[in-house]
Amino acid sequence: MVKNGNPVSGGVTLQAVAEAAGVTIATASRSLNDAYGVHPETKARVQRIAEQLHYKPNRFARGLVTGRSDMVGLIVSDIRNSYFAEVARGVEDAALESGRDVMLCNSDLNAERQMKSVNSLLDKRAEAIIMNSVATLSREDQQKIAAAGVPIVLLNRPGRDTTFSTVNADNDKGGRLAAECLLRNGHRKVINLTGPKKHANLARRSTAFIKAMEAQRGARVNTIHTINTMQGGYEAAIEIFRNLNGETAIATGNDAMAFGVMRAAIEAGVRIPRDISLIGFDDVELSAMTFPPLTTVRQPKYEVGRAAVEIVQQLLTSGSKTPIHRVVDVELVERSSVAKLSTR
Amino acid sequence: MVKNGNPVSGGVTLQAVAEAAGVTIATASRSLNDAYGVHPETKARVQRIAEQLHYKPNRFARGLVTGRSDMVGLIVSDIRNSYFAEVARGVEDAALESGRDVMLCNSDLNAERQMKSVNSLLDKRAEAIIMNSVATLSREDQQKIAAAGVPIVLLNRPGRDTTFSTVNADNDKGGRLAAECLLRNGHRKVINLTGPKKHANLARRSTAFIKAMEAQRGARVNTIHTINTMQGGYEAAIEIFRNLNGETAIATGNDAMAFGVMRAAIEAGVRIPRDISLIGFDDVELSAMTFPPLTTVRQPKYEVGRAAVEIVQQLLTSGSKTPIHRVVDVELVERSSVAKLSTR
DNA sequence: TGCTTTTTCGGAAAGGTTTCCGAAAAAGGT
DNA sequence: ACCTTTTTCGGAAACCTTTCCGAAAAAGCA
Repeated sequence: MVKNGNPVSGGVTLQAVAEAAGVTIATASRSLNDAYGVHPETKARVQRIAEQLHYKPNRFARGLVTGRSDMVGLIVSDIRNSYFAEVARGVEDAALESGRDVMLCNSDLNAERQMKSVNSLLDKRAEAIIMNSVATLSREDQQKIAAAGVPIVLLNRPGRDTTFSTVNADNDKGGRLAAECLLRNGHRKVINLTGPKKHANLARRSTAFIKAMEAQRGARVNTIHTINTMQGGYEAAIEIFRNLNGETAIATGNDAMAFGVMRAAIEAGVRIPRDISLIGFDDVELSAMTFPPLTTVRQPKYEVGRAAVEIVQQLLTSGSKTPIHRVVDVELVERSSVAKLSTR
Repeated sequence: MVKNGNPVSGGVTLQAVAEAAGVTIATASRSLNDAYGVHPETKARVQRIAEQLHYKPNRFARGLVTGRSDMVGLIVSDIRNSYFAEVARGVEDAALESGRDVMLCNSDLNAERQMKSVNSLLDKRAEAIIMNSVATLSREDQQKIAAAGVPIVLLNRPGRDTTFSTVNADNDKGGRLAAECLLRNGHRKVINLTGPKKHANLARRSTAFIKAMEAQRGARVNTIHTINTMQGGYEAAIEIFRNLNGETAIATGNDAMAFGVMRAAIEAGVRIPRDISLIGFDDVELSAMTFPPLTTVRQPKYEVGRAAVEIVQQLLTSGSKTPIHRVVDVELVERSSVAKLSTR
């Protein structure tokens, strides 16, 4: 089954470079890890020889003694979701900088598959696990994960979990930003189209939006709950356009719903932003490519990924077990879907 | 630095289950790997005890002797590209089924970063590497990769490489499908908007398209080369609309270019498909969401990913070194951007 | 020069599996 | 009952590192 020479390693061993350098594997190891207590000259010599011989340490052997794998796990519900693709890229870049590789798993928000992934990652000694959500998991599964002893950081979970680290976008600020944008453009009577009440992120955006709007005298916001998808936005918007009553703008809880509103608008013959303004939340890839391009609150997905591994890094170097929470900044990106309200 | 008890493993060792079962680690190992030569009864007993003790083999130790890591590497230019996200999902699903995890790397088509990823994956004993492209790499880097001894499968490389396995979409059929669609709808004088000549995939689509079109008597195709991006399509389309000369349809080499055409059409006041029909190639996520939804040739991205790991599986079990090539089927998805040409 | 401190390096253990080889035990055959 | 074959299992080597401990060598100091 094995081709030639070195059965498994397929490579030159530490033993070989030690011999070539005329030292023992102990000092060879120390030289290459450039540890204290080896003469600069011999260290240099060993390193040079290792280079020449194309020596690569066997990670299995190293892992066996150090316990480190130089890998982190990333579990997302579906990498095809552009949000997670963006996050994943952030994770990968940051991980690379800290010399680690990332193992990617998709969970589909399915508890069984997720636990399978977690176990596999733990098996392979992932040094930390960054995961999408833990909401679908049973209490005992969650405890099992917490007990695994590796840092866990949760993406996009609002509030401060007591056992897991988290990184989340600043929903409060985002909601406020959306409101201020509308206000600044003269809108006073607006619709707040949001998702199911139990969706914590959407809920926070919504309440922050309402609060900021109603801080303005005479402003009125009518909030409507629907499914937080394009389809949900579409269906809700059909109703909305049918019963329009002086509202001049719609703010949605995410961009997907905004796209649904756009489609409904085209079909209903209402023009955005001429007849009604529209502002979303997320700034997904599509948002810049719609017609008109969507004004929205940008959620820094890439930075969320980076932040997650920064937390991992901190936890790993400090050895601390107490979770770290980070909220990353959001920003308004103004495109063409909200117009200044002409004074009438 | 270490918390408690078991320094690195953090788990129960094979030794422990062996003792508990009253056998040596040798038979314990055989029992758990359910190898030949152990009495069914003791095998069952060992397995039961291992279960009770929550025994998990130490992958480092196992890897050290077997050389296997149960991981495959995936290198894409950028996971944020929805094409690769889709492929990645296919890879992940198929890998999971074969009991492997996938390590994800982004290369940005940058030779240095790509080699860094390759080396890291090789270090960690990835059993195979599935990668986007190898075109940016120098000859010697390519040889180095080939010499690594693990199966390499290239995504989306047309033609049969002699040293690497490949999986690719059926560009010929795709080009033909596009042509037949246009022909079926009565189009005879059409524009073929494709990318740079050296882009092999686009070139094949283009020639297949032309060939199929011109098989029809009286059909005429005018092919134009541009940059294979949305921007390229946009700019080319501006020119096209300015000099329209009886053409009733545009076929693009990919969807991105088609989107550029759409934008140019809106600005130029030409209506799709009323004034001119449009057909793309790829079927990215956006294609279903444009207005009008784009008729296009669907490239099965997910299946490409699956096919890649199927090749890996074959290569790994057979131990063969000769590359395997797979071309995956494409299909026409008809939406609303091509209209039947009314007989005049 | 003689003694103490520091630097440098080798020996060896430890980490947890898998697997080869041989011995003991069981089974089979006459 | 004896010999041969097969089954079952234990001993031990091998996989390759890192790191602890101690010894030798060098350096520092009086």
